[in-house]
Amino acid sequence: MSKKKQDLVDHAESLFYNHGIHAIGLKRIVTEANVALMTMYNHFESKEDLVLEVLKQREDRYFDLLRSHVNTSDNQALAIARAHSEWLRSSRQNGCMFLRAKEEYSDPTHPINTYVVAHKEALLAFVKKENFNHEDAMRLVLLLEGATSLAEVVDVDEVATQLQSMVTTTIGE
Amino acid sequence: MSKKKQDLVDHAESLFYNHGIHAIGLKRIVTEANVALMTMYNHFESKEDLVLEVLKQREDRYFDLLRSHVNTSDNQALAIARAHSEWLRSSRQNGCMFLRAKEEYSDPTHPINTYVVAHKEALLAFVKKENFNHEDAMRLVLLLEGATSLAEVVDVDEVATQLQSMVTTTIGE
DNA sequence: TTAAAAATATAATGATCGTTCTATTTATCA
DNA sequence: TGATAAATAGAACGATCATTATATTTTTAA
Repeated sequence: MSKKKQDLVDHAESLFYNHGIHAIGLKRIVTEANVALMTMYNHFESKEDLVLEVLKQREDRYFDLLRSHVNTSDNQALAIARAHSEWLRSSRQNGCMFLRAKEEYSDPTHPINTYVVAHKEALLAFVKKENFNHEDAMRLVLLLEGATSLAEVVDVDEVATQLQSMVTTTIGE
Repeated sequence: MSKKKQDLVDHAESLFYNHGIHAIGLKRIVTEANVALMTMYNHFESKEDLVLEVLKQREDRYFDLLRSHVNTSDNQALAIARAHSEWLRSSRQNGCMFLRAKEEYSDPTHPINTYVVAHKEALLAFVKKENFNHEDAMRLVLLLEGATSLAEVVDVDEVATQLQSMVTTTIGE
């Protein structure tokens, strides 16, 4: 991935996350990324294509973070809760970018929509892989999503504390 | 509220919820509501003003639903969970419209942003009023928000079942 | 029936949208 | 150095955006 292309993805992710996809024009992205508009169309077929690349890179970063915590802990539920807390703390509190992308492209046949659904199914599969049954996996993800939302209106550290506490008492080890 | 004005609010709410605020133009709203564009500007100062009215009416409906359940139950936590489940089941699964509006207008000084923050604070206050301490109120709202998000990718009935189960075991009676 | 109010159709504003085209410049590397 | 590739600036496309102006019609009530 060339430096210019990566600059585009990084600035697009930040702007999309802070303001939404429809709210941000390509001109704003290329300007802040110090890239020509034609360079963007040289690297991506369309705005939708850029959105998908943003989601793909964000997904990779999220699962890498989960894996790094799970691999160095013997309490997998708590490890996931701690990783998610770290994820929340590391960015502005503006909700889950994947769900927000899905909400903006609510047509279930749209590539962005199907990508997000697959991402959340991958998250459930990730949890199940750590020896949680279907019900516990659902409950754990519900707690993660709840923390993401609540952190939009309540101090993220307080939310993280409650999340880890609830995960410990709710999810069977 | 005149019939035309109410038609505008109803169609705006549906379109905003399904596609997002920035994604929907006023022309689309007035066309589907069978109202002239100038009639919309006769009733509302701007698109932002229309959005605020949509949120206000939606908030009234939500709290009315919560109250009706709480007033006819002696288990207030479960009553709130059941009311929220009914709320989720009664519409498309596209997340929390309040948080989504806040995410689209992420400037903390924007009227839409401050309205949503006040709404979530009102929700926390509503829960506390039912004899829950600060910590339990936060936990209950975290579960509600988690259910709203999870229902976007998992069958809403299954989510509602887990929500009520988790509330029962998590929130002190 | 008549006066006031509400709603209408249409067009224009200036701005921005995603996308495409052309032509020129810069960077890479043999 | 010279050839190839990457990035650039700038304009144009048709479309849509929120908003305002004008003028006409419809509805409501006295």
